[in-house]
Amino acid sequence: MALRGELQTGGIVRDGLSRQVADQLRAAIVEGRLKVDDRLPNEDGLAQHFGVSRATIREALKILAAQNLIRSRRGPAGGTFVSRPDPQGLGSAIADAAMLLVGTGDIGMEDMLTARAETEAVCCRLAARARTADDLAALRAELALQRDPTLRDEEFCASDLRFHRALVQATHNPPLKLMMYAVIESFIPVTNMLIYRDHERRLSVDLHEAITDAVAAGDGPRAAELMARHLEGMRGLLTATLDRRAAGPAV
Amino acid sequence: MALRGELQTGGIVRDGLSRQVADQLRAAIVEGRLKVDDRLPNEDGLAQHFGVSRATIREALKILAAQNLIRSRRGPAGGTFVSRPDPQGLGSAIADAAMLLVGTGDIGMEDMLTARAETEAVCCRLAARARTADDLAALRAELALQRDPTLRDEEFCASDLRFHRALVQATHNPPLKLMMYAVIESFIPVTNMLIYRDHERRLSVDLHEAITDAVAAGDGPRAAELMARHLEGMRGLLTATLDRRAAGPAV
DNA sequence: ATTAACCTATTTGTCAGACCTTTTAATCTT
DNA sequence: AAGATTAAAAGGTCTGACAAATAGGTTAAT
Repeated sequence: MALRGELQTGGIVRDGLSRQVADQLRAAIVEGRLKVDDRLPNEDGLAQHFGVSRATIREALKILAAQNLIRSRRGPAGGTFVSRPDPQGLGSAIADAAMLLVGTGDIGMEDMLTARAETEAVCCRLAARARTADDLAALRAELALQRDPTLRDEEFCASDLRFHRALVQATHNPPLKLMMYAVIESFIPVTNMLIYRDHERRLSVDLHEAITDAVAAGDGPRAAELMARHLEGMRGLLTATLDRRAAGPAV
Repeated sequence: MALRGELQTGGIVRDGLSRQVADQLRAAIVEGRLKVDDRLPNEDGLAQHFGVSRATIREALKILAAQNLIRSRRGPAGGTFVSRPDPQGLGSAIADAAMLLVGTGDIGMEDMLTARAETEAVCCRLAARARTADDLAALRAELALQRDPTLRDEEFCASDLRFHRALVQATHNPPLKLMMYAVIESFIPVTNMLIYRDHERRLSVDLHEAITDAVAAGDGPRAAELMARHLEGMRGLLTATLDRRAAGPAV
């Protein structure tokens, strides 16, 4: 068996049998004693193994499930299994948390635009080297959409998001993709919300197109420079918007 | 009350009253209906409100607690409270998951070094502009440690980690810090483990020192270039190590 | 023989109620 | 007024039961 079973019950234990069980199971997973798709003992078995009640085991399993480490199914062939870690799930968790940090003001607009400019410039450079024909097609498909002047703002922002997603994808670099989830799923929506009210679409699309061309040509530095200019323009819009709001509290 | 209460109980619901409760509470938090440090009703109250048992409520709360959205304390003045989202907790979650992704081979060494080189170069550029005297002191403290030739490999790696952490800190850019958690807490330890067996410490420290000096001088481009060279050197070590292992399966 | 319907065992999901432990605050004692 | 005692509130755990889903085997009908 790949599980150990000593829970601290006396001494300086800060409450939490379920936490301790979760920690032990997590350790078993990250240390490889439990491999992907391994099946854990059923809940009664775990309860017996750890010497706690089934309710406690279930709380522990919920913790691990919330961290995308395990999944459960009912039925005879069911049970609890170690999950393959998926960047998707992790990404949305990052995005959620980043959204909260923005909401509480722990992350400011200025810094966000700086981080976007720098990291997306990196993506441009790498994409220029690694992009495939499919990547370029995906980028251009979004450009075509964005040229449509009848597109609603909402749809435009969604397309913008997909454009940046495709750009990250074009780097074909998994760890970078992981890091960029925070930008793509959280920072971009937030910045767009504040900025695209000013209908600066055309300028934006022109820059997107220039970036795509540079990526297509394999000219990383130029693509990066264009992206930096793009974000610099947004920074200008931001300060303008804030000034206007500060001056006239209209409507 | 900031909570709604309609749970789907019939139809195409894929199991999970506890999941639904957690989702509703999470929504209330991210949409701001529940603010930081707000106190939720007690578990019996929540059970009544959602029309489920207390066990189900507890499982839901464990899910949210695992995502660092709430915390609980016992006693009369206790209860369940909305947590201030902390980058720390999120960072370790990212690091855990990234570690797993590395373990399963979903993330390769080559790509990791590329991502490190690019993103840490970004940090160099920003740090050169924003670093304070304290930041420089922290960087130089680690350098002094690393000069000690009697330092064990383990300690050296820990100091290296702190150096890079301090570099990120010196950017004073919260969103970037958030993104760099994956690099700092996961990618760096993994790369170090594979590479510092070859005792290339001196070269490494020299580059670290040059980077620090460039950051101190406010010369971002030079710091970034040095960092890129540093990582390029590690890439060379990596291929050498792999070649040697492929050739001689010694010991 | 093949298919459809049914049963059954296994496993997670939920419930109800009880008791334990921790913590705070009010009360009592000195 | 200071300290000790106690009661109440809240989360933490346990127990035992039942509900629901599901894979697999069994039976009945075609």
